[in-house]
Amino acid sequence: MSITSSSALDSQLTSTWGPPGLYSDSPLMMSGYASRLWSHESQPQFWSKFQVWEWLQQIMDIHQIDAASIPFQNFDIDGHQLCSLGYHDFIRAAGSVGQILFNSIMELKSSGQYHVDIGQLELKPEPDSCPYPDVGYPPGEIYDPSLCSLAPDASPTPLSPDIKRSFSRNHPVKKHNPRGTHLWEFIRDILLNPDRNPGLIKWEDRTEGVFRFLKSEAVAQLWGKKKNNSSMTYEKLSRAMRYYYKREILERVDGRRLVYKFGRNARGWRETEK
DNA sequence: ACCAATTTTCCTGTTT
DNA sequence: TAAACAGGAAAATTGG
Repeated sequence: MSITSSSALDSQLTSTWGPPGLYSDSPLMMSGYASRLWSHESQPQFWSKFQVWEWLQQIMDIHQIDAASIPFQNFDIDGHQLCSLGYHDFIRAAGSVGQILFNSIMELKSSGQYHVDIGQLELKPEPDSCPYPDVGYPPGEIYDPSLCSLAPDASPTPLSPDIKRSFSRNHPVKKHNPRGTHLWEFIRDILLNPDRNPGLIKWEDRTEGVFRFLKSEAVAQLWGKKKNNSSMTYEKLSRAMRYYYKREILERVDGRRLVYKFGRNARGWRETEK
């Protein structure tokens, strides 16, 4: 089957995300880079301070953020302490970058496997093209107020020792993490980067987790690009979305076309993650 | 090489 | 009528 490469969609994607195939070689980058750094790692709650520091470096690297833009001394903590931090703690400690760090650590905690935001690794933007909605921020443009509506002042402040909270040790362990970034996470990350999301998906009800596809085929193309599958369509993407209902990653929203809602098993989309 | 999770692909039928 | 929605069935991918 051939993809629907209508000139409109094509030019939209091209002008917005850069030429097709731009990232086709990126997965290799990840297998070398990430696996070399992290192959022996297990779970973040058992990291040493040094490992936390390594993780920070890694994330900053991936997102091409100047390491000087966040106070590393705020993260002079071990993995257990790191895992006990909430969303606000990350925002306090690292400003808008805290969002990225929070997402990363949530990913690691829930997966039980060691894959640092593989999707974001894969989608390293070209310097002269617009970045993907779910990738790093260009240097000098790190602060994005819309990402931190709960932290109007995103300037990092030192963490007090009392930020440590009790952290349940009974995490659900997931055995499989086939592709690192799943479809629902991809969708979520687009929603979490409104400035890098040129009207592809929009929140309908932010607190309830209801959202709507505005450009369904464009999102499908983007998803396909990420998976190196140029024949992805909304038809097929939506089938995968429907499988999420049973797993309660998504809830049904009937009667409203292109509208979905995050379910109880979807993590990391809330403004305030408990 | 096998296993399992997660899509991807295809399809038929229904709804908006 | 076109675009979405619904799911069943089966193939394909991929990390373990």
